[in-house]
Amino acid sequence: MTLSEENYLKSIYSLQREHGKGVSTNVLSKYLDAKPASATEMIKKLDEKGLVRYQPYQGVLLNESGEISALKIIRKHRLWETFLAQKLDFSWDEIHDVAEQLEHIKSDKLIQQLDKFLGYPKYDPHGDPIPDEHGHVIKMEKKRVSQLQPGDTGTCIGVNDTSSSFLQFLDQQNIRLGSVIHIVNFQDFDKSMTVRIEDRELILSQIATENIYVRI
Amino acid sequence: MTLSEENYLKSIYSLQREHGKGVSTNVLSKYLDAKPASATEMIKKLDEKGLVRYQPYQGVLLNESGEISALKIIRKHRLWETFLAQKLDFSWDEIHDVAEQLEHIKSDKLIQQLDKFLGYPKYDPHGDPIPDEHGHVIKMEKKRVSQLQPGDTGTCIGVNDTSSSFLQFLDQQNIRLGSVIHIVNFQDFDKSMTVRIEDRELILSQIATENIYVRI
DNA sequence: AATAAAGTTTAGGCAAACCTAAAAAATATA
DNA sequence: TATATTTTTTAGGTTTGCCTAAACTTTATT
Repeated sequence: MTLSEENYLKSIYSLQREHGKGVSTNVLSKYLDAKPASATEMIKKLDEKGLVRYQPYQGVLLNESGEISALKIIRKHRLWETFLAQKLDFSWDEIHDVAEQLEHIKSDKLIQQLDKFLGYPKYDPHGDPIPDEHGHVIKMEKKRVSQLQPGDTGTCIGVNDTSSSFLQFLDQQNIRLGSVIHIVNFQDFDKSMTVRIEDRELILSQIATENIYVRI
Repeated sequence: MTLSEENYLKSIYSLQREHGKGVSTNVLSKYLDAKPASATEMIKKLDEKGLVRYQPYQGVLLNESGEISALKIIRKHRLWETFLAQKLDFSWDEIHDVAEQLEHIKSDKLIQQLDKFLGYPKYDPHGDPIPDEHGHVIKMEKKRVSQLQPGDTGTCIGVNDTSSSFLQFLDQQNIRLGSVIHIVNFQDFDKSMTVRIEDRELILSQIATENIYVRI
């Protein structure tokens, strides 16, 4: 499989997850920073190879083998991200571009050994689950804190806003990956929330609750 | 720089080292498993970019900037080889193909951090020196044990024959990377050598001494 | 329902990196 | 030295993945 084919499969997988429906050439091409005509071309090729199902004017959908291929690439991407963050001290924003390159290296042994070296991690530094070697992923509900109800509890797995001011704020409040966040109360007038984190209660603004992801 | 350009530069560097002279398109194309016409084409491109000096029918030579580029790629290759061997338990023969892919990943930070993570190694698992970030290499005399004289001492940095039977033999005799080998005696009739390794004397056949590399 | 707008596909090109076959130059041999 | 052989280059072709522009569908608007 070529580098380009891999990128298309991965993109189709993500967009399919996000929208639920068939992925249009327009959306796909924008996502990949290419022109719609290029997407059409590649989609046709992937269809001939039996990796996607494509009906002209109806968008694409991954089929079984396409999804497994996509998940294998995502596995590689997330293992490399974990490596960069844990072993090479890369910060969140530096990780992506490099992992994007590393995910295309072809060697089964490399990935097996990397997985072992990292201690068989289940989640990457963004909190996303790492598929196993067969392409199985832990089903995970990823929500924003703002989508929780009073009484709910979630584990912090990432953020949406990665500006340094927001990350600094989280640091000050002792909110980090793995923090258990319990929703105490919801204020209707400003949509802020009172939450409990490690026996400490604090109030998070709507902006804050919308930018913190939790696994429930 | 494209992947192909990088591979050509690296090959020209090696062949130039090996033969001392300008590298012919014939030799270069064979080394890269391509046709001479393809080599000519690429050489012309690299010449236009100012990385090599090329005169039709006279072969190619790297110039200053081409050599620095080549050494940067070799640096990446050797750091990755070290990583694969030291951290991921790859054996000598499995290393090369993967490092060949990893060396083309583009990220200065990645290489800096990898170097740090590995403890700034000076030699790769084959005993070859790792260039620094500016493309400077430690000049190193790499010799076969058979080229040494009685009284000489060398440090084992690699082997030529990588068959498992030879590697097993070395293992049994406790000869490994880093072993200090002192030449005690040379037998003229069969060209075998008596050597001392860690206070133990043993006799190595001509075949053996020709297949062990040392740094002196 | 007719038309306008938006999205998609087709057709024809381009650059990179490879190829084959033929022409040209360099080297070896009679 | 003349000819044969080998090496190198040139010319023209192929594939992959991208592009633009034009044609065609689908969807939205009046």
